[in-house]
Amino acid sequence: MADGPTINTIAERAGVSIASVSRVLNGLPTRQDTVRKVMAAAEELGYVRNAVARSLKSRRTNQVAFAMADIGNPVYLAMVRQIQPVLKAAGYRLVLHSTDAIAADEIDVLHSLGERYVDGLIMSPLRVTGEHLKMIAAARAPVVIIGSVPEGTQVDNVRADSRTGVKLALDHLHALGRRRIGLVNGPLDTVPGASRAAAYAEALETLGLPYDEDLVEVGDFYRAEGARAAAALLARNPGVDALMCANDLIALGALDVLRASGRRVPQDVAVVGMDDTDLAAASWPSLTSVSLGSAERGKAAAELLLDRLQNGEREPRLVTVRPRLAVRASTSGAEPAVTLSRTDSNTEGEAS
Amino acid sequence: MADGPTINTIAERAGVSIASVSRVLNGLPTRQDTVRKVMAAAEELGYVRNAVARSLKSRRTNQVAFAMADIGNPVYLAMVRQIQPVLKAAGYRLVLHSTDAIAADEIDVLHSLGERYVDGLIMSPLRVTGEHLKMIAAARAPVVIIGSVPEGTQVDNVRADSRTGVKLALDHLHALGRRRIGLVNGPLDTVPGASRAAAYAEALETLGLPYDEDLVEVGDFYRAEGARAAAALLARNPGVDALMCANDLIALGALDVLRASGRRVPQDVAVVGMDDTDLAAASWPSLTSVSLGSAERGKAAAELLLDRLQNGEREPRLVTVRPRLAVRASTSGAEPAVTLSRTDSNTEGEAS
DNA sequence: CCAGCTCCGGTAAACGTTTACAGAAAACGT
DNA sequence: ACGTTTTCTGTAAACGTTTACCGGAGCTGG
Repeated sequence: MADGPTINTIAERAGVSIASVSRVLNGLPTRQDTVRKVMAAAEELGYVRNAVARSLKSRRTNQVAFAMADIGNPVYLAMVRQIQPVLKAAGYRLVLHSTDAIAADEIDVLHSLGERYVDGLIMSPLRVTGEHLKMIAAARAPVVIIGSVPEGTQVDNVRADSRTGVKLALDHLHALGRRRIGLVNGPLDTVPGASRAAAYAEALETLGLPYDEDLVEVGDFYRAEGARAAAALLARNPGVDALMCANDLIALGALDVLRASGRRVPQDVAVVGMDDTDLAAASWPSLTSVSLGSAERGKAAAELLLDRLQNGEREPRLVTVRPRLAVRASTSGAEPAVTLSRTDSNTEGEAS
Repeated sequence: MADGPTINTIAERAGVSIASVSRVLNGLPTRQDTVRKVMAAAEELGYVRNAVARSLKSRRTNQVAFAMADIGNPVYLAMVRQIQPVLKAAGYRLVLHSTDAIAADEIDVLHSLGERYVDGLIMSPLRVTGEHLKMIAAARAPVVIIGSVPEGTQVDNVRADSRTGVKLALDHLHALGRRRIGLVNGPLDTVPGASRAAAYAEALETLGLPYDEDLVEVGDFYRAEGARAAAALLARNPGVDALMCANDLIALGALDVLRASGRRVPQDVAVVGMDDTDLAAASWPSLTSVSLGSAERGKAAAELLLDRLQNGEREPRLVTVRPRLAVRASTSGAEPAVTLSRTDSNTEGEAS
């Protein structure tokens, strides 16, 4: 781990100036003779260009950061999975930040952009405060936000459309003849919680179904909390024939409870999850789930950022990803064929 | 996004030299008066220290890389989940590399260590070639390898013990009275595939059960392949009463097939997975799985690396993580209580 | 044989920090 | 008041690149 060779070492060894070395290494026009000498010296010395020095001079780090609430979350994971290859193909490295859903941490990430250790940032904040907006406006590097920001915010933005997503799910349930559709939601003070509550009410209205607040239970976005909330809802309202769950984990919790209470899914109660994570396909019965396009959002965000890194000053863009409904056994009753596409599993080599 | 202020800007504004500015910013002893002036100027200008320049001078980047085969893999994911907070607490950023299980890409990562864009690397190679070993020996920054390396390799190393893991599973199945235990494995030319095959044979011998090659089927580490392999094994060998699967995805595929063929799990056939990923708890019936301690391995690797970054020259260490058996319904038949610990789910906020 | 070109390569400055060194200023003792 | 010690600050070099600029070498044409 001794100090590696620099262009100076090479220059000496090859008997040329460091400028020539740099030129050769960067493929700038140079006499063949010089090229050979430099290449030979570089080869012998095992030279590798120092990325830090290069970044200092060039003012580019070839790194991009992605800040999410929690790496453990399958939703963000799906995003990373898409972001990484896009960036890699363009020659960027990915720096990961897990903010643990703490607003202060997010602000911190935004602030540290000033350190210029990355060329740009993709961020998916849990909620967007005034402080966020101020920092985004003042950011010293391009930022792409995944998630809603107030109208008129000058920033590249990728959104899901959970309103339409919920509507898709409720239409589906309605078409299956379900009329007492409960909502098991997460906290109302989060962006997703709030928007799903609103979308639920709206969709019911469109369908001509009455809004009954007994059919709504607020828990949190975890399996255990989902189970608790679903149990409470069922106890209060035994006649419910479908459960719309604000995410897949909640839905898994609901499945646990329904199973324990001896109800059949979907015959007695149909269940719909949200986010369409890997877990939805793995559960039994497999879970019908609204995909809000985490993967597409990640990809779109990465592409927006790359474009911005090349184009500097263009108008901020807004990309909205269309939701899809992945129908599975928890509503339709029919299990999909056993053969699954390879893409929803992935390499599972594991070193021992 | 105009050029930000540098210590020169501050020095000018505060009427002191850049050396003083640097000292104040680094908390070195300085006259109170000077401190005040510098702080005021820095504040007014919204100064943020340039990480690249600092790195160049200090020869430290405060970044660490983690190279894995595939971010989509729950096993690596569990590692990232542990590595990230450890590094973060120590003031390091995490740079992610997904090598897509391509050896050349892994070599590339090792090579790029010479660029010094990170202070160290944690790598979990799918298989370890001579080229790997050469690069590791020549690496210009500390490396920690997750996975087996040949005896005597001078490198910090964290290993799982899949031999004991398989033994745990087979003992468990044997204790439940199962005698015709099949193995659904992944490719034999991968480290995990090979070691699991060997461990299976060994465990059978210890238990006094005959090794029957009809009971072994090789597929790949995906759900669909797992299903195919399990189907082949069952067709050839209808009397099998337990399936040891080389990972959880294979096990899920096996569950699909068993269900489709009308066999009850675990009454007719017990199933054990491996890696104990989130999917194991989510599936139905929930999957008994051998945990090879991905989380612990990640944590151990991060800690080894940090220690090495501080201690420079100490002897390489080997940490072996003990496997555990997570018994669930696919062998015991009893579903766990509905309430799950919060830790196996995680925040699922999601911006829309 | 020389003006005018082109082509190369070297010198040096710059990117934004940190830090060794030395000199200035302040504090102290006698 | 002076030497000595202590504390502080400024100058300049260094980290390893890239690149603007300039001068020298080699050609061409007249």
